[in-house]
Amino acid sequence: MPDITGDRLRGHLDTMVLSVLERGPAHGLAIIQRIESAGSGLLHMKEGSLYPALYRLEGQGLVSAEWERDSGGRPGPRRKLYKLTRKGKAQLGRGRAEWETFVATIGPIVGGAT
Amino acid sequence: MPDITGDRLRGHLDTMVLSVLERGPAHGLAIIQRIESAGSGLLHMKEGSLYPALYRLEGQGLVSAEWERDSGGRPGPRRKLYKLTRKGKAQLGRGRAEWETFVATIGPIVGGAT
DNA sequence: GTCTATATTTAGACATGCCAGATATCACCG
DNA sequence: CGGTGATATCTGGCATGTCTAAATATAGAC
Repeated sequence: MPDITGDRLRGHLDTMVLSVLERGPAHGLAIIQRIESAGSGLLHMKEGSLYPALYRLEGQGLVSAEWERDSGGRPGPRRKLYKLTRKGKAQLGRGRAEWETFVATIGPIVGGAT
Repeated sequence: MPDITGDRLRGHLDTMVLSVLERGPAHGLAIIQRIESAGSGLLHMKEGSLYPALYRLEGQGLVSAEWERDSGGRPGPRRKLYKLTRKGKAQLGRGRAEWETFVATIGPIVGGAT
């Protein structure tokens, strides 16, 4: 089973990030882990893809970012927690509708329906 | 209902072209028309997207191209007919499988399934 | 000839996911 | 204290493919 490569994620990645944040706030690498663990081993998102996407979303007011206060006994630097904003939730709804439209439109064409 | 923008077509357009060619040979603009008419008004493929895609597919041996002999009483220049090759048919099968994998993988994430 | 419709071609812009490395922080252990 | 390893974020530059927009060309209608 071939991996899902970058081109195919275009335009969907933002909605994916919003969607996994609906489960609760998370920092960058945790978002990657959520997505990858939901991807049956076919998805491999890299930091270089995620962080720019998060900055995009933050710039649009769809997520908010906040540094964690302490590191809680964990090795490594502080983490930046991202949360869905109200605006982000609304956009997530639109993103889901767009996904449904996308699948309903492209699917029959790819599938060979007239 | 928002249009399906270019980014979201990335990686799927080739399979879409192969799929509509399965119905029979067609020239460039006819391919666009087939796709747009199947797209419920949400898809707007431009020549600048299609022709490079066709050259790509031709270079990979997935389609073959041939100039029409005469213009059959129609205004305008001669048209280049594209056909699916045997290799293209095989690739179409793979592309369909990849589409199914893509939908089955991304769908649950966008949809909010854990 | 001129106009119009059809058709292909192409240069450049742009967005965004990827690669690869840099940087930083903290626990642990000696 | 200093080294090591794990975690985490950030960043510059690249690759790719779709879009914009215009150029070019051909043939029928009048």
